[in-house]
Amino acid sequence: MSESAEKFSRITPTPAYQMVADAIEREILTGRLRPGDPIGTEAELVKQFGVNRSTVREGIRLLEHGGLVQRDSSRRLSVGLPHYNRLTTRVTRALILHEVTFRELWEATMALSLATIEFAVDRATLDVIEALEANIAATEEVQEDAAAVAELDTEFHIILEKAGNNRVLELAREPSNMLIYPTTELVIRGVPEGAQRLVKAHKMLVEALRQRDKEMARLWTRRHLNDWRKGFERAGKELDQPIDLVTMRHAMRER
Amino acid sequence: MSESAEKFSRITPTPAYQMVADAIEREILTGRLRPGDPIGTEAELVKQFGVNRSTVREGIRLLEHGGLVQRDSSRRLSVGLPHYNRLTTRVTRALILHEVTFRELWEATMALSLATIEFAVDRATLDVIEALEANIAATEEVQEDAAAVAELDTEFHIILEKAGNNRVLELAREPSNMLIYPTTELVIRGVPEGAQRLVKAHKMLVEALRQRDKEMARLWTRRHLNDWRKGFERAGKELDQPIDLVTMRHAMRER
DNA sequence: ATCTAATGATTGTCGGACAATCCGACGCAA
DNA sequence: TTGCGTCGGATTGTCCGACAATCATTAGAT
Repeated sequence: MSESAEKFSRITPTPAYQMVADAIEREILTGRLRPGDPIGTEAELVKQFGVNRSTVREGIRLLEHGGLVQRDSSRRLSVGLPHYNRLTTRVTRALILHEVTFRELWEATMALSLATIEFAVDRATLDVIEALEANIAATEEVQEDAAAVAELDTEFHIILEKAGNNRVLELAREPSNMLIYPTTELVIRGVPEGAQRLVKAHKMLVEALRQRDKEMARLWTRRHLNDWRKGFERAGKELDQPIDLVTMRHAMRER
Repeated sequence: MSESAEKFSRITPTPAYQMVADAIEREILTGRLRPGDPIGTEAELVKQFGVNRSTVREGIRLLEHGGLVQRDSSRRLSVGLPHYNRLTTRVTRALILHEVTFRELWEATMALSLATIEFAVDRATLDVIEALEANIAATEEVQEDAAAVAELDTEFHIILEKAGNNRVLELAREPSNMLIYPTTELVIRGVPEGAQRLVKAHKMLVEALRQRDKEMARLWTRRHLNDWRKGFERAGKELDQPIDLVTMRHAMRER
């Protein structure tokens, strides 16, 4: 790496398909093209850019993959608003490929959940609290069905996040959510009274929201997640093992 | 949404290029293909999948865009380990397109930084502390140069994150980092003694790490970020305005 | 053994082609 | 008038074949 006095900047030949993608992307990011706006047909783009259709197509695929452009019913192109799931899925995959451990996941989830619950305590409206209570009621009715409970648990926490009213935090959490929630079912099964403890924790969290009691909220968040951890270990899994695709299979479906 | 008794599952014709991408992706995610492994040449894939090269290429572009496959020096294909930056960039873009406000960004950064610093207090080794001190020394030397200070500030916080030793949290933070750090320069300029306050905060944070004093660490993290906020407002920006590309221009370069 | 030049393989791009599908207009029947 | 089937044009998904530029590799020169 001897980079002392460089006269010329590195030359990086950019393939045409990349330039096509970049050009369209720039229009979108600068706001000259807004979500919903139609992009031309392939033929039009061919004319505008002066490249072959194959090239245009390769370029478009990139943006399409990123969700920056969509194809509506008739496969015509329009600017899209990339929604989180799409991105999150990929981040989640990256975590798996990097062989992140369950311990890291658990720790991070703990930290992020605590942050979330504080926002929620500050901002939860009555609507939110009612939604949460409805969720709890539903959970109680299906207590025997671990899968159903797990699903409702996910919903509970999603509502909580939305209550916090901070999309940056929400997005930051999503990858870890995608990894931890799918294991909930496994964890509930691991502990006999798992579902009950979960419902109890949810109830106490809602109570904390009502009273706007941060300490209480933090306490029960911790307990709730400690339960997860205990269940996880009791299910015979090792906390320091990398998150594996076998456990996560269902989390990986895009769309 | 009347989805009561549906007899037929939705039909979704999957284009060939998509299937190509999916097939390769599956091999990677299940671990049958590991990072670094070569994928065949385009010609080989054409033979294996029995589709045209154009189709193969469109499929490959998708994976390439996601970082799941790379092209090395000679543009030959191999399995890649998607690194965060790539993904982060896209998440960051999504936040901008969703018109997230600086307030949300600031709040989330506060929460995430507090989480980070707690991990760091628990786990910072001497190496880390020395690296941080070196960084501070360097910062002091360039105090006049706001841009240089901003860059070193970013580095400081990255070291801090790594010290926490939790990649999930690290990844969770990255999008907000990409948005907030580029504004640091602007913020430093906004306050006359901005650089000094920044250095002071960094010093106190390191001191807190040495003493493994969480409260102190949290306190100075809060101060540090409150400074950011003050500077931001003093620079004449509105906290409730959406994060815009003009302010963020430099943050958006991929690679 | 090391460097150089020729050879072959591979990618990026191009042009053209065709079937399947979608959209819209048209005409016909109720 | 309203609803329905049909037709033509437009557009996409896929295929074929081709060629220049570039990289890898091998053979040849020093």
